[in-house]
Amino acid sequence: MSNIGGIDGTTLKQLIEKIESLEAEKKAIADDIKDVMQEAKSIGFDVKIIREVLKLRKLDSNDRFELESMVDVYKKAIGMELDDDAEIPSEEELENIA
Amino acid sequence: MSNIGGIDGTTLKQLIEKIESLEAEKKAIADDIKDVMQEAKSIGFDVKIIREVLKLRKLDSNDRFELESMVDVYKKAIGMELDDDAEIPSEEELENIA
Amino acid sequence: MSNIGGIDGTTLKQLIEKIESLEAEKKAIADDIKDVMQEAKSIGFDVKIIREVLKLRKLDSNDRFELESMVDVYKKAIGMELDDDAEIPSEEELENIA
Amino acid sequence: MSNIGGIDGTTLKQLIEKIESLEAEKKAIADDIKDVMQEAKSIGFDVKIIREVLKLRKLDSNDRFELESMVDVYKKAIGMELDDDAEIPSEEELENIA
DNA sequence: AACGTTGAAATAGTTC
DNA sequence: GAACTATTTCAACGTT
Repeated sequence: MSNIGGIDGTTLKQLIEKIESLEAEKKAIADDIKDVMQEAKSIGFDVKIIREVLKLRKLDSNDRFELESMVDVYKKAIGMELDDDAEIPSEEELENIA
Repeated sequence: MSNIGGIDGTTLKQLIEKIESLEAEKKAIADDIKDVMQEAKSIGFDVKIIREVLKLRKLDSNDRFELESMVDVYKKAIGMELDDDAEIPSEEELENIA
Repeated sequence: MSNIGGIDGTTLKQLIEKIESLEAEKKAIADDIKDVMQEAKSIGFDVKIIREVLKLRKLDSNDRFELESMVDVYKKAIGMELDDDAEIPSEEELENIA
Repeated sequence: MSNIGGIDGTTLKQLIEKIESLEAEKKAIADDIKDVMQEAKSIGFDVKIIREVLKLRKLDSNDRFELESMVDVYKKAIGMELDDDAEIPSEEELENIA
């Protein structure tokens, strides 16, 4: 029986091989994604922009909006413009704190 | 002279110690940041919101706006609402591609 | 037909949704891997060690060997002692693992 | 006075800008580290190996020892051969490194 | 206080 | 070979 150094080697090996199998699947899907990106590129789309859009869609879907109202409160408090009209704020008030 | 296995050990050691020294400085600053966060918290601010605000400010400052117009074009093309009024779009058109 | 700003929105949307679908699959598998890790942990295995073993298995022995021997060369060059003095220790403290 | 929505905006802004300033310092140091790595590389050192050596130096010998021995135990348990058969090889192929 | 969750940092891989 | 992206790893934080 495969018990070496107090370790159940049979079980350990099964777990490891299971993980490796899953990682192989994961890699296959990652490759598929690459293929789709490549296809998009070959058609003439800009993959960098696509990635950006994907990122934005993910941000939207994440229940990230729970925070939003408090974030807005803080932004207002420090004088950050909201959303669209946002521009780099003047760094005029850079006194030290500590 | 410190040349072992074809390696100039003296130079290597200097480089390594230089890096370790820089990493120590970096860590010190990271600790300072933690302190400021802690101070903010003790005053009553919500550090999670602060982190979020910092993230937004970083997004704004990164010359990320070069992409923005193209991103908007793509978003429009796929029917994503822009900015504020953005809501989760209907997934009605989920035909397969490949 | 969905052509806005010179972009074929229909095709673009299909590509994006295809990618999102693949990413969802990928995430599902990543979660499965987490589950297996969790299971291993609950049985008493050390997930950190398992990760290390997985890493070793990924490297073919040649690469692994090269890496390790070069590390030793560098360590010697800067005067770090080799692990030799750390021979395989008594396995006395391996009772309650599995 | 800058009190909006019950938030002391002045203080908040000071805190945030202090953090941003510290993060800028941190980034500068990270860049310095990159420079040193680059320098090492240009001289002929292998940065991957250097990183490995840095990692080893960070671990006190006890921790390092424990980790490695446990890895060996797991490898034995699943029937992976130990590195022993990979003894320190001839240093014949270390000419043109530095 | 340990656990899981989360976000940041390091590292590895890929592309240009 | 340099820059960027993605993955993985590590540490902090809140939670139970």
